[in-house]
Amino acid sequence: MRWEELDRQPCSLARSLSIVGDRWTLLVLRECFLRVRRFEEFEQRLGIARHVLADRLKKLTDAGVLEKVPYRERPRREEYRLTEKGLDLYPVMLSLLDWGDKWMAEPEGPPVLRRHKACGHVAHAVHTCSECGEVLGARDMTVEIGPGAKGGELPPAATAKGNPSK
Amino acid sequence: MRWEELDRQPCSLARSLSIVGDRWTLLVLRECFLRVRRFEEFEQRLGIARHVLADRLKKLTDAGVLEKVPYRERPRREEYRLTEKGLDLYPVMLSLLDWGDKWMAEPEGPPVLRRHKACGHVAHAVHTCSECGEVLGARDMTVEIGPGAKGGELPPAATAKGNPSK
DNA sequence: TCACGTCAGTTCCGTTTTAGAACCAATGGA
DNA sequence: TCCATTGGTTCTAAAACGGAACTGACGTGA
Repeated sequence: MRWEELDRQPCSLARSLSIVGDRWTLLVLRECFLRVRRFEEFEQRLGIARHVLADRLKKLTDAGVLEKVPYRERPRREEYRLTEKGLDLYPVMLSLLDWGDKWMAEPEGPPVLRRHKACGHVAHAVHTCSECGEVLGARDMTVEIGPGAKGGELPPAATAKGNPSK
Repeated sequence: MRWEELDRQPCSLARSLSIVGDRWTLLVLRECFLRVRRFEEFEQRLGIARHVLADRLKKLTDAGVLEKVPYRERPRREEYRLTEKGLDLYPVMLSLLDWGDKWMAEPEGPPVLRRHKACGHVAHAVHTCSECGEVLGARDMTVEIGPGAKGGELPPAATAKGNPSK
C-alpha cells in the first residue's frame, strides 16, 4: 500500500494516520498544545529540519488541523494555531501520554505530571462509554458495518471468531 | 533530532512515539486488535512490504508490545500476540478511531461502528478525569515537573503564559 | 544609506527508509 | 522427487530525512 492511499481507506484509523501517522507530526502538535505558534520556535524546540517542518505545517494547515493567523503586517507574519479539529486531537495526545507514563517512564516516575484544574488532582484519562459511562477496556466493544462502508465488509478477522471478549 | 534519541527524551509522548510513531506500526497493531496473529495474514491484509513487516514485528516484540507464542512444533511456527502493554494501547487506537470518525469520514458516516457490549449502544470514548470523573477537554489540565524529570524543567511555552485555559 | 538582524521559508546534497520483487530455508504431503 | 506452506532475507530504485547554506521581505541603528 502506498502512503497516499491511506486517506481513502474505509477505516477511520487509517484516515487519522494519514494525517498524524508520521515521525514528526504529533511532536509538532505537542508543541501546539503547549502554545508554540511560530516557525522558529517549533524549529528550535524540536530540532527538526526546516524543510520538514515547513512541509508538516503546510500539510496540517491543508488538513484543517492548524490555521495560519496573521499577527503582524509589514512584514506580514503568520502564526499557526490549532483549529477545533486540531484541539479535538487532545484525547489522542492524552492517550499516548498516559501510555508513555505507564510503560515508558523511568523507575522514578514520569517526567511531567498533569493536574486537572477543576479538581486539583494529578490525574490521567479514563476512557468511558459515551452512552452508559462505564470504563472501556480493550475487549469491551464489537465492530459492525457503518453507513460509510461503501459496499465493503468487515475484515474477516473481526467476525471469524465472533470477536469474543478476552 | 535523530529518531533513535526519541526514546530517551524526558517526554512520555516522545517515548510513546518512539514505538508507535511511524507509518506502519499502528496499522499492524490495528490488525492485532482484530486478532490477526500470523506473518502472512498481516502481509495480505495490510499490503505491507515483507521486510518492513518483519522489522516492525521485531521492534514491537523487542518493545514488549507483542510476544511470540509458538502454535506448532515441527516446523516450529510462532504467532504474534498482544501483551498487556500492547492491550493497553487500546485507548490510543480508540482516540484515533473516534477522531477519524468525526473528522475524516464520508458524509454518510463512518465505515465501521463500535458497539459497547455491556450496554448495547453504538458508542465512542469519552475521556474523563481518573480522580473526579469529569470530562477532560483540551485545556482542562496544567502540567508540572514530575519525578522522572532528571533535572530538566518544563518547556518555557508551558509556563510562560501561565498555561491559561482557553 | 548601508550593514546587520529577524522571520519564514526554499534549495542542495548525502544518508536512511521504504516499496516491490525475487530469493531462501525448514518442513510436510502427493 | 516435486510442490506447497510459512516466515522470513536480500536486492534495487524511489522517496523521505538531516544538515547546512541561501533567499527575500522587512525593520533598526550608526
